[in-house]
Amino acid sequence: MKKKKATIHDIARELKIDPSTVSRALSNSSRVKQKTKDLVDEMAKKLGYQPNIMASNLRKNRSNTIGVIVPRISRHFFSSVIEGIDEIAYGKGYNLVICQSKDEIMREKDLIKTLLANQVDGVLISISMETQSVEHLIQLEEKGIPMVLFDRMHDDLKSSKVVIDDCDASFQATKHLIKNGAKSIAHFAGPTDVSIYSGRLNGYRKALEKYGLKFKEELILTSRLMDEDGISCALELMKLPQLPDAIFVANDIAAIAAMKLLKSKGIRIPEDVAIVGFSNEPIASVMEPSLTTMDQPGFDIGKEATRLLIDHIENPDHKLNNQKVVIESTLIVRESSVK
Amino acid sequence: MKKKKATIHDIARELKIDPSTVSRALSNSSRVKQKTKDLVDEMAKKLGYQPNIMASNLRKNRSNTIGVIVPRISRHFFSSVIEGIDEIAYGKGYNLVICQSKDEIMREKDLIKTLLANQVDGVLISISMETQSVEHLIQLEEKGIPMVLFDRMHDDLKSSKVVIDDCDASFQATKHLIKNGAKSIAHFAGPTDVSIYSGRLNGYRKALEKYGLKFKEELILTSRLMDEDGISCALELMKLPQLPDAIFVANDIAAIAAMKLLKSKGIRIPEDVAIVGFSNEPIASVMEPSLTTMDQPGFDIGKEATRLLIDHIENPDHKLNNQKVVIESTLIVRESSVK
DNA sequence: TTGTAGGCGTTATCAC
DNA sequence: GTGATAACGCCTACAA
Repeated sequence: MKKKKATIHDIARELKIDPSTVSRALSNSSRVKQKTKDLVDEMAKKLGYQPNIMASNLRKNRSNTIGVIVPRISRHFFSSVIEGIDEIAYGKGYNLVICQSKDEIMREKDLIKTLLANQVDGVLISISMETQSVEHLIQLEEKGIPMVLFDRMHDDLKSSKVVIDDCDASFQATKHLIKNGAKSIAHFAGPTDVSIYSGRLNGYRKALEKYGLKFKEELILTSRLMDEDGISCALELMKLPQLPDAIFVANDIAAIAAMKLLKSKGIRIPEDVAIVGFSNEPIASVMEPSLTTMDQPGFDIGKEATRLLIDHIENPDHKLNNQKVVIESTLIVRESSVK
Repeated sequence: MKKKKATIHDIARELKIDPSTVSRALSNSSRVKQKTKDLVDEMAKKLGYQPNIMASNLRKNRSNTIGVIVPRISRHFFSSVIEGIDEIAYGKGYNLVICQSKDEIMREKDLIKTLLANQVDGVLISISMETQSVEHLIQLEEKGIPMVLFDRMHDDLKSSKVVIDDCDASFQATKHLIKNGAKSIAHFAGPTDVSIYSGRLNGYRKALEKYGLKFKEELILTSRLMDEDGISCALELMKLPQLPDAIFVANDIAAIAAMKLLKSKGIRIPEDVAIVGFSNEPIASVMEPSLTTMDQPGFDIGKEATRLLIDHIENPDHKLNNQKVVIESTLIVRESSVK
């Protein structure tokens, strides 16, 4: 049943011409007679010919493949990014090899090795949380393999990056709360050694300043922003002599957990406390009340990162490295913040 | 900066031995002296040697790559499936080329062609909704390329399949409602020409029968199970002289829409009407009350499909085709169904 | 416009 | 144990 695949040699033999002519005909070279092309095409169809891309790539020393490494494919943000990547890559004829690091540095290193061995033309990566040293990535850069980072960054890497402006986004979010009458805004912050979270804290501060609200240390609660953190931060808040009238939470997970807790304590949202989250997870729209949040446009980030990467791949001479593209994120206003 | 990669020839030259010996040493052949191996390994490291898998694959006529086609990467179910696929594939040393058909038949055909050209060792696919004729897939089968279908099926294909038992799952769901005191259970069904939905309807009927409830035509509302369908079906239900005391909905999307509508009409869930959905979308746990639903274990489906596929790839002689693996799905009991 | 020849990096099969 | 050689399928100077 498994008949072996036809090659250009088979076509050539049938047509009594040379394989090189077939090769040229198939790649539509201008230096081959139309009639020959027609004959070749016909025979190719007849024999069910499929080009062997591996052979072609070996010869041309490229793979037409982009390697993608994300912490987890099934996280909504990352799967949207992948859709964006696919959108551009498919159009430009690139294949995608997609891998997940599971946020483990060992696995990330291993994946880089595999991608290297597979001669990928470029790499798109959101580095793992465990990644402190980035030698394995510097190695990539040194081999001249273009790389674009998105979402998670590392300062030691010179590659291009695609990010959102966390500071500005948080400024917008906080401003929105103020414009809706908030006088005392708490902030649930993430680990401040992670750049995105320090950015978010900054934006919050700037908004307070600009609109004349006092920054109060006791209203800043720092955690890893998991479910349970949202709950404990909310409990913490309730111990204050005076409950703030708004909270800006640095991600949706913690925001939703906090919301649930506050509701269970009889606190009304948004009447007593207005809440804004960050990321626009799908669940944000389902909550009751629905959660106002900053959109983190994974699809656009993926598209932009891929455009950049393909640019680097196809113009290796351009000194395009070290670019930083900032994707705009917009506030999705829902019920949780509007009194 | 872009120094060209080292090859086994470079190692051989440095060591003044033959490339073939290097090749054998690197693949740890038993017929090469340990000392030589050590020398080779050392030199490989020194030169920063990375094997060129494309060349190796060309020679060995395989790609160590599995092609994956899903309608949309960002749909939660599919991204969980992909995680399952990755779990197994990574362990067995296979690469993944992941593509999305966007539920378009044209794109699906094109992707199959690309995968074929890339010499993938096998294909995992959930066929697009538009796919009526499956000639492009039959072509794959004829070329002897193993394929495993999951989720969405087509009767003309002989390949192995991985599915859940929709009938049994629905039986369990309905039984659960009955055991919790439901006497009159409505069913929001999907298009009954789609196999999964007719299966779900069947399971519902069987449970009614087994536990002595009457099947009533007017309690079956058929739709495409989108948001708006959930709403209109719920409204339909409210026109009945007597509201049923439970609903089994064939997916979570419609279940949640219906729940929201009923709540807005002052109907209490689960006290007045108990609800069970199907699929265990992430939002199901966030709803208030949280939604009881059948888990559709994408991760396990992906793992099993991949195991099967790799089995087929590595044992082409086994006549393993035509297998049908049924993955067990379990009921996730939450608040919406327990009075 | 077409054919010839050589090579991309690896490995299988000889022979020594 | 190791070396020589050919081949995987394709592409591309160069020659004709």
